[in-house]
Amino acid sequence: MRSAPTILHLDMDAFFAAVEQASKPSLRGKPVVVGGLGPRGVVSTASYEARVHGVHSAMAMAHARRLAPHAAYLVPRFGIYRQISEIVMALLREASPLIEPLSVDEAFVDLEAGGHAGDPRAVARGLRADIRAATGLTASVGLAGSKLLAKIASEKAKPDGLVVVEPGTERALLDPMPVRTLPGVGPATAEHLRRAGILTVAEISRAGEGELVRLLGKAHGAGLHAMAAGVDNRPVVADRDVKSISVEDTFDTDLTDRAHVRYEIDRLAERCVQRLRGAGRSGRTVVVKVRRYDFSTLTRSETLRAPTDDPAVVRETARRLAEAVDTTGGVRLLGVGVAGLADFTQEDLFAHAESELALHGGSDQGVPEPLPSSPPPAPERANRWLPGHDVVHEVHGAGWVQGSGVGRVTVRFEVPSDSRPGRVRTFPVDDPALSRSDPLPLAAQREHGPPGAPGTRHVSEAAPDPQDAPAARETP
DNA sequence: TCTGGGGTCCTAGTGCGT
DNA sequence: TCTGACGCACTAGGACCC
Repeated sequence: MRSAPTILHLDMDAFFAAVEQASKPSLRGKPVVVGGLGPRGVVSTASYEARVHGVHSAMAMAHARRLAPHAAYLVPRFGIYRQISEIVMALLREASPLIEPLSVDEAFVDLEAGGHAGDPRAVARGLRADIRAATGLTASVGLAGSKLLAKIASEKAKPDGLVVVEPGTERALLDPMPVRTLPGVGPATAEHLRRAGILTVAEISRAGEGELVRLLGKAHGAGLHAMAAGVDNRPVVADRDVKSISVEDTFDTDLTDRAHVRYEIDRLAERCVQRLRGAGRSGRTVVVKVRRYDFSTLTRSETLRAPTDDPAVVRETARRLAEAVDTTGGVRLLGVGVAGLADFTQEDLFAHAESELALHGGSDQGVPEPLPSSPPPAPERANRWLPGHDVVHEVHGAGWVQGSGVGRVTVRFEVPSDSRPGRVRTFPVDDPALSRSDPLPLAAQREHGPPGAPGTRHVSEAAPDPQDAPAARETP
């Protein structure tokens, strides 16, 4: 176990909600909830103002609305989140070449790999300051000798803080924590452990590896026992390879008609192949996922003789797999995925065409078959004006959709650089002067430009250096 | 309260070739 | 020829993460 605190974990604070507040001056300091707005939507991120009311990630939107009826409810704008994420990741790469992004708002950095002679604390402070300057957003950072402890530390640092786990203090930090603190312990494992009388990390250590393996199986049990002792040798790994690509949809109301199920499977297969091709990949295993009315989830998969990125092959395979599932009672979710990914090459195409000919007796591969001749009318779920979306009006300029309904859409005209909330106006939904637009850059983005561009600030190691207490929280 | 979407990893069962 | 052991590939489900 490496003990010097050279592994850094960075987590943007309430990322989606924070971006929305930075983009929309009228929402600053107000409760904001980002997530799916349909009847079956869940919360992706809640701002800290919304969390005060008990709203949190993964909660049903309907529940969130009851807890915080006055919050702003917005759909996610992944485009701008990715833009901001690229700025943050570029700043991390300046600190060290070895970074492992975990998601759009989170990453590990191995500072030792960067050959940094400077104090890791100074690097961490510099990074937080630079991220704030470049994006206007806050990040929390944990510094420790392992990924496990760095992640726990950044969680303790939230919001907008820095926590360093000093060598020798690991057990004191871990021991009293609930088992759920450890990665890999979710509701099911926690319940397993609870039934065995194990509630804290210290109790995992005390139970011994043999007991953990008996309770949870070999890999999970042994891994958890090591983590509870603070042993975590997982390296920071850059450029993890994607292993599967999938798309799925939850329907506002359950599908009960088999023709409709088939129609949706076709659409999902098309979308999946688009993403597969976009990534320049092909895959051998087609997977269909069906969540039934009672939330029971089934998967069916079929491995082809060669990788494919042919929409007709994926569609036909997915159809066949879906047909074999009992959907009596209704379907709330359908998914189509491709696994066993290979790099897309011309050779793959030929190999796959030949093998498919051999397999199916020579259908016209590569020529997409038409969708079912009598597709059931798909319910119109694509609302043109979703709350949070960026719009522009020919007369009033740039703004965002605050709400819509009964033939009207309400728009707030404000831009990220405004210091005060903008004015609100309502239009007919088909007003030709109103159209969707791209997100505007955040105010800080404008000042500092894209990563690497002139004006981008560099990681500063000359930050003030108050003494950090072991595992002490440091806030600005 | 009633549960999204996109992933990864692990385990167990099964079929098959040697 | 039959049988069991073994390894491997595949399939399905579950748990977990953000």
